[in-house]
Amino acid sequence: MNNYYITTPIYYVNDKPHIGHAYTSLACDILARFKRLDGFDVHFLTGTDEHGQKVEKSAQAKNINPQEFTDNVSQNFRDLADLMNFSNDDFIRTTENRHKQACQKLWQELEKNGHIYLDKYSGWYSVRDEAYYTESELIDKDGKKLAPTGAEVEWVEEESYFFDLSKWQDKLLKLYDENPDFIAPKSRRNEVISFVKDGLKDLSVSRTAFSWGVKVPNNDKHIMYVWVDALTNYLTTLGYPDEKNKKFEKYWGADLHMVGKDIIRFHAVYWPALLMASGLDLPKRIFAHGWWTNEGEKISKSLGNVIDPVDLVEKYGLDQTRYFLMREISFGNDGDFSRQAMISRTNSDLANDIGNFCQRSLSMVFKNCESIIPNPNLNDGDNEIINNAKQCLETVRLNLDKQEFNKALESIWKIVGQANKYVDDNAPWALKNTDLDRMGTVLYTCGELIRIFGILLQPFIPNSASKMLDLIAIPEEQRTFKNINNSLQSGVKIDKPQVIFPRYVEQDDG
RNA sequence: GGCUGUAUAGCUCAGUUGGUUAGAGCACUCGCUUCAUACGUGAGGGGUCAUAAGUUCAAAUCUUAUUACAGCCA
Repeated sequence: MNNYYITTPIYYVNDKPHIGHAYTSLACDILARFKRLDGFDVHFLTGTDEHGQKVEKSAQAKNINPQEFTDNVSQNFRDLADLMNFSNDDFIRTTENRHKQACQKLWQELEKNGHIYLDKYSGWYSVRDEAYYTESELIDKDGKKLAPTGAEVEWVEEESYFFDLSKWQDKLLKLYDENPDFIAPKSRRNEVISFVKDGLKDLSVSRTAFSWGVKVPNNDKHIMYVWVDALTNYLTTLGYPDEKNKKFEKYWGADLHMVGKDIIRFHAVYWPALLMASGLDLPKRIFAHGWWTNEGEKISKSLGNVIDPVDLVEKYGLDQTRYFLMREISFGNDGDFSRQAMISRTNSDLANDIGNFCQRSLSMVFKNCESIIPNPNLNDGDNEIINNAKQCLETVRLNLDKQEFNKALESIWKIVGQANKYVDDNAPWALKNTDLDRMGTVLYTCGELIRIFGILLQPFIPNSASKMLDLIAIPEEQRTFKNINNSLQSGVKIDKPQVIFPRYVEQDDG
């Protein structure tokens, strides 16, 4: 019952990992971690898309075989996962045997059910985009025909298999209608619906112009179209085609396919159609998030303003980067990365608000309570703020079920603000001279708040959250959400508090 | 060209079914505090809610038009 299967798209290995990849996977990582702490059995999948003509050509250019090439570049994405502390349970590569088997089985099912037929395809083909364009879509530039994306096109006539997508229009519209949350956010849902309403053409699902791909069963001339190959990865990881195996039974259909807004159509139109045609269950939800701009400008290779997650982590810190990406903008919208905003989040929210709260409370415990968490005598006010903090879990849970990461963090920080006010109102430094028992209770309450904040923040900023919990000596097994209603134990000795979120200080180089 | 959205404080945005003086964070000004990472806290200034017309006892919220921007499609 309590299973949760979440996926990132598989990333095309020909690209270098950038902030967009990190962002998609980060969102999934937070949801995966949250669900695990909330008692779910989680399967979190990411991976790399390694086929296609571009990969074949890149490998040729380097004079190595494509497999060797993808072995190398795929590693960049596994490195990114390590760097960003992603907790994926599997990392799929489309060049793996298990994946080829899955693709071929899915194909056979489609064929068996009569949804695939062989025909001829002719049209303007772009190698770069791996897509066909109609005459009317092309742009004329200096007498040369170019794809709308600016890529070169060539007239190609080839034999191709087709998937009868046109027959699925009504069923898809019914699906969207009956499941209002199937596509999120709303704006993307509208787009997809209007796209489907405009009418669907059968989809060319094989290629003969190159060979680096999954072979079509019983016809070696053809390899599968990129999206049939790529989308199937969501099944591969669960052991498909063995539908009787435990993983498949447990996790399929996926609870959430997280995608960037550029590939919503493949996930919200083609994928459900392919699944329905092959008799498989459908995923429950597709969420398309927005894109980042850099200091207000669109990010593009030609502008040279691509943001490398490695740079961010090195410069601002891992959890600072994770926090910023999730806190700064509402998920689903585009967002702007600016140096100033990044620094402001790092210093205001992390260093000042929560970091300093931990530091000011625990320093007093360290200096005035012989480093021992005091015995409390809680009054209504103390209990109130502790309960507010505990109840925050429910808010965060509701927010995350809708992928509202920024609201979740906002609700935690609201309590952090209350916590700092609590310290000011109760002024334990004054109680030091007048009422040691009361001082102890106030400091205990602060410790309890640190415990709750630490537990709540684990999905977002796992390293820092675990440092927070370490500071007050919370045992590993008492850090799940079930434990949030426990109480901080008195009499436990703590170490000298360490700064968790250092302030970011401007470097001379600007 | 068609469709769908967006337009609210200097900046980034929230504003549920129309209902009292339009909210938050950052930035700014002034007070308080000194435990803490020069950190915290309180108060304050700042908005003709894109423009115009309309519906209504009442509009940031509904309708229409215009302008700007974004996305999707062609």
